[in-house]
Amino acid sequence: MTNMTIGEVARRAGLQASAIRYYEKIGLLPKTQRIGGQRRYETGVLNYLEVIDVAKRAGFRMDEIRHLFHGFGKGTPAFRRWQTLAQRKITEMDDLIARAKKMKRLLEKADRCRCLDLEDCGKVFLKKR
Amino acid sequence: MTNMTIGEVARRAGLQASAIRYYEKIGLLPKTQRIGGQRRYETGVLNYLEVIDVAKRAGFRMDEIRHLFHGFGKGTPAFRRWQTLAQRKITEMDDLIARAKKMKRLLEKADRCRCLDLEDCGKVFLKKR
DNA sequence: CTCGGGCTTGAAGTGCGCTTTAAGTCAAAC
DNA sequence: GTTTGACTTAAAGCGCACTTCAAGCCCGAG
Repeated sequence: MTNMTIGEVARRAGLQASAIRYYEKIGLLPKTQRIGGQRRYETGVLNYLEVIDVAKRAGFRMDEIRHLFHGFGKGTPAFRRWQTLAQRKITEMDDLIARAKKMKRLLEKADRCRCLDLEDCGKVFLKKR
Repeated sequence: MTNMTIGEVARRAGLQASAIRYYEKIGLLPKTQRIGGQRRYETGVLNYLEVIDVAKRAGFRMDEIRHLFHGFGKGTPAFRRWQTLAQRKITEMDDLIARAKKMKRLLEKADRCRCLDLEDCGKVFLKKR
């Protein structure tokens, strides 16, 4: 379906129309054509919104996502910019995994301590390590 | 070093004292002993703060982290609660990975299109898919 | 004994990512 | 022609996770 209204796009993308207007406002979506003052979209915008959604879920902030599409370094193709950001996220993920393992060990220890609420957990964790 | 002041804990944990007070306020950290009205901490609090940090970085919200330590289901050991939350996060991650792959494909397509800024990206994505 | 630095509190402020509100436009249905 | 309902805008509001502020306390150095 082409020439969708904002409401239809919102319904299809599973988000609120206000979010789409917000994305346009902050420059994350290009200004689309208007018919009688109303926004009209082609189906491709759904791909675009999905990319935004995935990037968000991957932990990118809005300004990072904007950078992904039209950041500094105009000569750099979109894919290279994506690689740069993705690489940084991968590093963060590796770090997270290492720390998560430590977290798991600590929680297992807490479990062995039969630590059932924060007061008890506090006693365990607040003692010397 | 035992009986650390809040400033020392903050410095060691790499966060601000105000954050530690905030965590205590929302029940994420147990109320610790006071000397002359001032908070004093044992080194174990650093482990505790690291667990909180990792959980945050894994995408848990504060109320989820609180639940992790002293949530409903008092009889459930900490480790079981952790497993429940972790399992949910893993599901989210799997979903994210699938969507991220799709994102990558779309961005590769955009790259092949020599799409250099948002206006161009918009044209690519806004056309029929 | 006074000064300085780090601590205390509650309350207000901040930035992000939207959502809600208020007032109005537009086009199709009746 | 009026009503209906989805749309428009700018501006204000919201929830989260803190940070900053204002006013004051405590304690060791000089």
